[in-house]
Parts: sequence; C-alpha cells; structure tokens
Amino acid sequence: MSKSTRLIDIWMYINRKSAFTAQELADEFGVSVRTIQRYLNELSSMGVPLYTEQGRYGGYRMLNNRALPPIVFTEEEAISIFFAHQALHRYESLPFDAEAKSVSEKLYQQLSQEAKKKVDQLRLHLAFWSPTRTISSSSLVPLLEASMNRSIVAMKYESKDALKEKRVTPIGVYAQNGFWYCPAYDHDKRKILLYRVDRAHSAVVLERDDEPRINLAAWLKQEYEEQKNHARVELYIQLDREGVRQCKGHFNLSSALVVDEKGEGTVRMHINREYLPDYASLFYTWGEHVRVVAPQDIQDMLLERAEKQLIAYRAMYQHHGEHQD
DNA sequence: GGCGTTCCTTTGCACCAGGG
DNA sequence: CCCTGGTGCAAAGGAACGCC
Repeated sequence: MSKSTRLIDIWMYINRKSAFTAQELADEFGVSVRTIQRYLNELSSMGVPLYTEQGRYGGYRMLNNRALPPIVFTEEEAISIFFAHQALHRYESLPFDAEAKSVSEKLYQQLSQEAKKKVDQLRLHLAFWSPTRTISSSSLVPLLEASMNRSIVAMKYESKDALKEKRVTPIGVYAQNGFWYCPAYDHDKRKILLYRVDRAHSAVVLERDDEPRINLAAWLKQEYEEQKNHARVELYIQLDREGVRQCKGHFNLSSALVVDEKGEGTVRMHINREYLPDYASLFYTWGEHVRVVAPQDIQDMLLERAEKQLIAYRAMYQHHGEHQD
C-alpha cells in the first residue's frame, strides 16, 4: 500500500474516532507506534486538526471542526463554488456565519496562479447581486433548527403596529432580496403565514409539533403558482433621500428598496392590482420625494388627486379680491 | 501536599530494505 | 550509493492517580 493511500485511510479512520492513541492506530493498521506517530505528524502538518494530550487517558484528539478527507475539485468546479459562495456574502446573517468567510479564503488560496487570475477577472465582471442588508437576524438559527426538528416556537414578532407573541411551527427559512423569510404555521390563526426573520425579536423552541406540515419547497411552489394567478403589476419608483427615508418605514416596499451611494433609491417589485389605490395614496403623501415610473395607473391617480386637492385648496384659501400683504 | 507509579507522547538514534 | 520509508529502542517529560 502506498504511503499516501495509507495516510488517507488513517485520516478517514481518525475522522470517525475523534479520540485515540497511537498504540490503537498501530494495532489497527499493523505498523509500529513510531510509524503512526510520523503519519500523524504529517497529517497534522497537512492541516488535519489534531492535538495531543499527554499522560494517563491522554492520546490524540480531533478538534471539533473535523475536516473532510481530501476532495478533489477541478479548477472549474472550485471557481464555481467560489462564486456561489460569494453570493452569500451579501447577507448579514447566515446560519453558518463564522465559517463562511474561511471557505472562500481557503478555496482561493488553493487555486493555481492562473485560476486566481481568472477569479480576479471574473470578480470584476460577474456578480450575484442582491441588495446589501445590514439587518442581522438573531432568530435565524433557532427558526431554522425548529423547522428541521418540526418544533413549535414562541416568538416575539414585530408586526405593523405592535410587538406580538406568536406560537408558530416554522416550515423553513429562505432568503430573498437580502432578507430572510420564514413561512410558519401560526397556531392561533391556524394557517401558514410568512414572517420576516429579522422582525422576530426572539425565538424560543418549545415542544415538538406532531402535526404533519408542508415542507418549504412545496410551500414555495404553491406560493409561486398563487402569485402567478393573481393580477400583478410591476411597480417602479424612484426616490430621493427623503423618499428613501419614508420608504424604509414601509412594511412591503422596504423589502425591495435599493439605495445607491448618493442615498437615492429605487423600488422595483410586483404588487397586486387591487392595492394600486393604496399605493397611490401613500405616494401622494410622500409628495415630490417619489417619482412613479410605472404603472401609469398610479401616475393618473396621483394627478387626479392633486388636481382635486388644488381645486379644494383654491376654494378654501384663495381670497378673491380681498386685500393681502 | 509530596512522592512514586503508571500511562501516555515526543524526540533522537541506529538500523534495515527497496528503488533509482 | 544515496534517499526514503519503516522499525526498534531508549530517554525524557507531562498528567493523572493512589498512597502516606
């Protein structure tokens, strides 16, 4: 058996073991303790997270974060993983925060000189864009875990007007537009509602939920079908700084708000046709801070409103013929 | 608490075998 | 003949344990 295959065998063996002595390995692989010691030295210098404890009950230990035995990626594969991973960096919160950064770094370091150049080039011309968010979602991990274990969660949720206590069974979490969403079965309302993870101020896992629940993939598909069937209109607005400030406070628009470096923003999203008048009313109060590019229906409503308002103001405040200063 | 014992790793050295 | 990989042995030292 070649040395390298033996090293990998040992690597896989100790990956399963987590704690062992050199003697044990020597017996297992039929070589001397001295030789095992050298193997382990080599593995260790290759980056296998080993440490030793001397003395009684001592021996070798694997650190918690076990490394996988070597996986060979082609350079193309490595680059694709690298970029897929880059896309995640836009999210302030990930269920696997700390590790996320070291992965890209490791991959990048392992690439050959040419591949690094290629990545650098691609970086300049290829991006997975999603709006950068600075909201961190501390409830992300508990909600994700609860959805995997099918547990009921008590969460303090910030809804439109108040902080409410909710009992829900999360069915999963997904990211969209830089936000984390969690569809969950609401035990009071007895149906699945969509929650924004960053609005869950706390999430405490309670008992197991024995009811069978729809899974995330099925739910997303169902939602998608439903949305398609609704009469939806594209909304496209531009905002100045003040408009951006207003928009940030809006429960729905803010999720699609994109702010540029000048502090000005745009929102592009699909809305339900039936809500057009509501949006028109809202934008009316924002005045010149919002410019509606589409749909035209809203533009018309705004004009109509403004004209009516102007007429009303004239009637009320224009003092025909009376003296003014 | 001090001390010796036991069980473990670490390190160094001498030696052997096979391949280029 | 040298290099590499493997073995055996011995000395040193850390840590836990038991005993006084």
